Amino acid sequence: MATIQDVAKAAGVSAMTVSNVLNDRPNVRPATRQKVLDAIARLDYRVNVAARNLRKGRTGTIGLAVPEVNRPYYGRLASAIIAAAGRHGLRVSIEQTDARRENELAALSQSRTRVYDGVILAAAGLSTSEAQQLKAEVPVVVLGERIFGGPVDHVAMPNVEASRAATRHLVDQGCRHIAFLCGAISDNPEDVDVSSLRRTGYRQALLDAGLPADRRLEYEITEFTMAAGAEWARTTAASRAGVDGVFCVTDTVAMGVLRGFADGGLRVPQDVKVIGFDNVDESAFLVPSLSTVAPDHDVMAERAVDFLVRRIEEPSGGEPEEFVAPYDLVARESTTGGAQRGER
Amino acid sequence: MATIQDVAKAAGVSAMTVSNVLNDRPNVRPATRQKVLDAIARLDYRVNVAARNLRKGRTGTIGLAVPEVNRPYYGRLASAIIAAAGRHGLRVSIEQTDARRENELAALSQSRTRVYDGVILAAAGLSTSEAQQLKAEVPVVVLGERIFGGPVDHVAMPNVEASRAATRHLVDQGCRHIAFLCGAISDNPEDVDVSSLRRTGYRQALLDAGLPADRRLEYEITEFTMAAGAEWARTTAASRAGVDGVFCVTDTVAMGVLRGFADGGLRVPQDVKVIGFDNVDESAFLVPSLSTVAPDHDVMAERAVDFLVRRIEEPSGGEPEEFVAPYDLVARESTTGGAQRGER
DNA sequence: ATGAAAGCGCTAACAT
DNA sequence: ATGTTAGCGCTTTCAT
Repeated sequence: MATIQDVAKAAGVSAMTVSNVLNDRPNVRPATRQKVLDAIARLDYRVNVAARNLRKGRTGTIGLAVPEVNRPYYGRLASAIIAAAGRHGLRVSIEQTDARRENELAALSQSRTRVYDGVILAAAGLSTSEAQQLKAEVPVVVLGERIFGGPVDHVAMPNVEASRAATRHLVDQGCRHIAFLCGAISDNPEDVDVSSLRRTGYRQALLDAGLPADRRLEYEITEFTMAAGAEWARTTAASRAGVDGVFCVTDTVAMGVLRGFADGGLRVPQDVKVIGFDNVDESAFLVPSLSTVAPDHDVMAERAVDFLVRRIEEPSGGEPEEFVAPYDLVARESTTGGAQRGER
Repeated sequence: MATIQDVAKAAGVSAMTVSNVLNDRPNVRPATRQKVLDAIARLDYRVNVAARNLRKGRTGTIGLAVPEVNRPYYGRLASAIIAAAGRHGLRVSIEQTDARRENELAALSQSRTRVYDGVILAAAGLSTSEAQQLKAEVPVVVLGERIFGGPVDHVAMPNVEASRAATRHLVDQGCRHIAFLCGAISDNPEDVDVSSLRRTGYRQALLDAGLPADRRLEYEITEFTMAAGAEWARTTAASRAGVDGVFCVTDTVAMGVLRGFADGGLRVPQDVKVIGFDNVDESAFLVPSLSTVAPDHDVMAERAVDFLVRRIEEPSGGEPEEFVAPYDLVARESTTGGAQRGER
């Protein structure tokens, strides 16, 4: 394969001039540029990215650490991030962490091998205290949870506020015994995560509505999966717990819950109403279609990449920033009943 | 950041010895190895991957070109491929092609810039003739369609056979007016793609069953999306076309169809039975749960990566190979009715 | 506007 | 078992 030297020779110029042409730098006479371009075409030359990286100390690739791409929410996010990164000429390499803290840490330290120019971490296993110690040997952006005062840029969901809105929506639809279904919550109040933040919003909404905060209505399941949601719903339906509304920590869990209630003979929304969080593509097409909180994934992805690019270009550039994404509440059949179409 | 030279100096050995330790090569005395490891730890040294790549002519990264990660089927595949590649110490960078041939070609030519050691292409837009011209400037494995006699290794689905089985299943359940719902099919018989292959299986099954092959029951929709499936189902329900079974080209389309029939007042499976293809995670949890063809994604991913790794290590190693993945037929509520649980 | 020299950090090949 | 030499292909710096 041709090198820059070969091109230089073929064009009768120096390698430097070829480099200047390749990188669109000024100070190249049009005639010279044309000679070079011809030689490049003739030899079918392509830059050797490894050599360029070595020289520049950049790799042109960012890492994206997610629990698993094969989950609607993270798939959606990954898709948006790949697109946003592409607009900056960056490739995205995905590391699956399985939501385990050691894998998340490994993904970050991968970056220290300089495989990545930066890392976007959709943290799910890291505790706040650990996250706060993220020594940025490489630029890092944390995405998805609100980690207050961390040392890195952060793109957050409006977890508390949106959860409050979701729960209030259930109240407005007439629910009085509203369950909250989430993952395991740490006893350490410092460890904020999706579950604890959304629980806070849920509790606030009950308070707002003057409903009793019955801790027995807060259920912790082990995994954020459809299977876990279905299992819970079957159990709940069987026990006739008197629940008339459920706020699920994610749409994926909510999908399982819909299935489990169907198995248990409870009708949604007539017997019990269900709302999720994420507005995954599938939600609009379920039967019944799923009401949910819709954060703006594209905006989140765009911001995360922007933050990261800025840090890559200027590693010591100012204080860590935080961006909280906007959201919509999407009311569908699972909370409103009736005949509306599944699409929003 | 420390270099290999720094480590060598600190350990009182040569850079080569450090390199030998790093790469687990033999001929290093345990005592020496320990000295080196100590120095590495002390200096917090990490290999510079760009330098190693330049030297080795490898990047340690493979490209995965998929239409979009945010589709259950491709997400599932990507997840499995990332895992399989990880076992070979390879990172995976994802290119989204949006199923357009120019983007698929671009992803392949990306590889010619030597960003990737090889590329796995989940082709959806490329025509057979184009695929056959894939000049392998870099190892390429095509995944998902049966491209006969192409110049590259190929991991295929048992499209025809599995579709035949799926359609036969509908026949066995008593369907007599079975529709086939697929994407646009080229008039060129050489352009085999998922739609045309699965249609072939569908037609064979009708033939097997002695049912008339009514071309008006073969519907082409523009996109493999839930929205397109829903749209079709609403129209069909409204027109009372007398369809009592539908074989959908993918689960995603089938999910839309379930929604559309619900909108149109048709009950599944009582009025019409529906079967899909892919066995996406969601399928088991829909209401009704979706019968489908379940190809073994993990095996497909593993094979694709194995093929690619072999080519990377031995670019001229023998004739192109083809592997056809095994599959299962998973009968759920959408074709069988009744009270079984959603999980398989 | 163009070129020459030097070196990024690593490892293959060849000593010792 | 360990060290020396050379060079992968590019770009930064400094000349011209």
